[in-house]
Amino acid sequence: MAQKVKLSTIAEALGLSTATVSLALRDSPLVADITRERIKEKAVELGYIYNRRAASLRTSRSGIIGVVVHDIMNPFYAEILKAIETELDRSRQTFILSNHYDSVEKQRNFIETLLQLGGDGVIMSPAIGTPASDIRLAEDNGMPAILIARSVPEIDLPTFRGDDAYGTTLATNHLISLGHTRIAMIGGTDHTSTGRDRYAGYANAMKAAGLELESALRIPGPRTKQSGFEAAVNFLANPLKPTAAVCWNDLVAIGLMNGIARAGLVPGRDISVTGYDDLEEAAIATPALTTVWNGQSEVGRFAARALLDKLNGSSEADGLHLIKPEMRIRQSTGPLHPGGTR
Amino acid sequence: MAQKVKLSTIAEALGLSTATVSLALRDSPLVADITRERIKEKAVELGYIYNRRAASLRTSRSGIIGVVVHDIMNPFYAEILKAIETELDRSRQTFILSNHYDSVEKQRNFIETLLQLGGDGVIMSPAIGTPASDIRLAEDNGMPAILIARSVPEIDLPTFRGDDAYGTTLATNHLISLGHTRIAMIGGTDHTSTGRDRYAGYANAMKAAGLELESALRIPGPRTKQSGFEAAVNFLANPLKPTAAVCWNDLVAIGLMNGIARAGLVPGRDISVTGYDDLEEAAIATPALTTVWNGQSEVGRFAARALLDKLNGSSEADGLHLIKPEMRIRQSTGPLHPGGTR
DNA sequence: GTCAATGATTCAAACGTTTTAACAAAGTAA
DNA sequence: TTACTTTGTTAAAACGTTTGAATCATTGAC
Repeated sequence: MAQKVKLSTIAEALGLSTATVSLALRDSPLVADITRERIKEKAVELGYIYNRRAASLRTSRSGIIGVVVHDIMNPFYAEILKAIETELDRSRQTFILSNHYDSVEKQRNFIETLLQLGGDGVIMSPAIGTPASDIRLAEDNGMPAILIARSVPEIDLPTFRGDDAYGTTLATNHLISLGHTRIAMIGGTDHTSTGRDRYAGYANAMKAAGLELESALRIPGPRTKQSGFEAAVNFLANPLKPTAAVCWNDLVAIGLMNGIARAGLVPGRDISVTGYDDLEEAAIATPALTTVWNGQSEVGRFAARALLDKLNGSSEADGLHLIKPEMRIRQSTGPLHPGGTR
Repeated sequence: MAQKVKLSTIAEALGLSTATVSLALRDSPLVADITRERIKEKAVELGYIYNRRAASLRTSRSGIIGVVVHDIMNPFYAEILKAIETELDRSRQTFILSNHYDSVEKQRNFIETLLQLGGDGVIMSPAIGTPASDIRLAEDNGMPAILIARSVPEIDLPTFRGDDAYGTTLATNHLISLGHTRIAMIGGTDHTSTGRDRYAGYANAMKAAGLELESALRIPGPRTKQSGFEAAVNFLANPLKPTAAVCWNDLVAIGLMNGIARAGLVPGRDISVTGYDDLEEAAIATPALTTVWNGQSEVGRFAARALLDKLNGSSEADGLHLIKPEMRIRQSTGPLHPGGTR
């Protein structure tokens, strides 16, 4: 490797001071146009590489933003992350991604690393059980945080997520409007705020329509295809003979449809199924899945903007911001057959 | 935010010099045990945060490693990235992930950013059309690079990937052994070395079995579910009436199976389909997908180790390292029906 | 012909670490 | 006692940038 090229290398080559070179490269109006030109040419010629660590040491802005979620490979986060990436790219910030796999410890490690690197801010989907102190660690050290997907008790920072209760209400109402009355809810847990909200949305819609809320129709479970697939047995053997299912997410729904098909029934005709998230996969499933678009891209976009705003000292948007979900009606739901298979 | 705590804050609080504090925190044997204890306690008490930028300015080791692939959300990279994460975590390196979406420009931007941040090294799955100069940019500035998944012409760096030609040969031979003769190859492109290798493996197996190599049976395309789904039309309408398909990867295969199912045929009985990669999803697809395990976890692990070795100045492992793939036989392939649906 | 204003450039002090060489104090050997 | 080690600590210079204040020419106004 050749000798490192730095500001002073350029300065010496041109008989100028590093101050001038520094200003010129950042297009300061303080330096004469002709000088700026010469400097920029020289910089390219010598293959100068800006040293951000040195700069940030002086300016205390690193241009680094951290993003930590449960699992970046999880398709649920795909759109959120993509939206964040687009927003941050636009303002030339580098972003560092990390998984916490719902380990509070791994999450704290990440926050500490980010602080060490002088991160300007952090966007996080907090791990289950995140203590308020971990968030304050970031804030107290001058690294503002934005929350997505989940809230943290005692923390009142800008928080963005889909309106889960409203979303499952949409799905349930859709099924009710098709004539279904015995509607199950499949997958998910009551241990997260998301879980409780989604169930509440379903329950409210049922009650509003004057339908019975049967606890046997609630089949909780992991949020995976596998789990949906396995739930099919339970669902089909249910003595209440449900004709429709509101699923926790698209993965569960697709798994359930596979299970139903395996049993010789046709999803969308014999049994109506709704998903949640509107993953890319939903549209190409067989049958194409009726689902609820969760507003992930909006969540990502808003979260990134809120952070950038905060960094620029402008408006605060503390508190919860709910994105309104929308129905995506496809072929996995259909009218109740009066004298149908079941 | 309280006043920033730095080495000198601790030093003053204890009537010591920053030198001693610095050494103590890094467990140098130069400082007395009792002093070290006092220093460490004070550091915790004051909430000291190590400033890596300042340190790296002095040491020129940042502890940052860059990883850039086509699309980190693509499940193909999931296992590779997980393996890299595990390896790098172990040696306390922070890693910065980025997508290049096969844009050479975006990739170069990332390399430049990484250089600016003082990255210690980079692991990359190079974008299609990556010029050798972009790789040299990294190397020439003291940032060693390791390649995964793809090679770059004229570049002889440690490169890790699956043996693609061998893998598609395995898949093709499997179909041939089931009696199929009209076997299509679906998805992918000839613009990458991977693409050419996979096709070569298929072509060689066909020729070795004395089968005709029809160009109409090559249906290239993007490497997504969507693309596989769309290819089904083309595949089913093909005048050569192929009975089996070697797909570029699992995503294409699953998309194709969905498309085949949509047309009323049964994948695994009417049409045999093989995937490639053995994603988690392959095992729970309907029908379960016969595929080729690509050795991704090995690729990630070896690549990370090779980089760490290089950073520690130890052995060089320049050149290509091929991981041997293995067949995973499931239900999406079956014997040719002599008087089958087609 | 002095003074002030303007424009371009530079000085020098930071930013928070690490590290080499030097130093002081105390112990050891003669 | 002196000379030499050993042990623990520190002074000070570096790393490469930014920035407020200072400098130095020019030019214009009176």
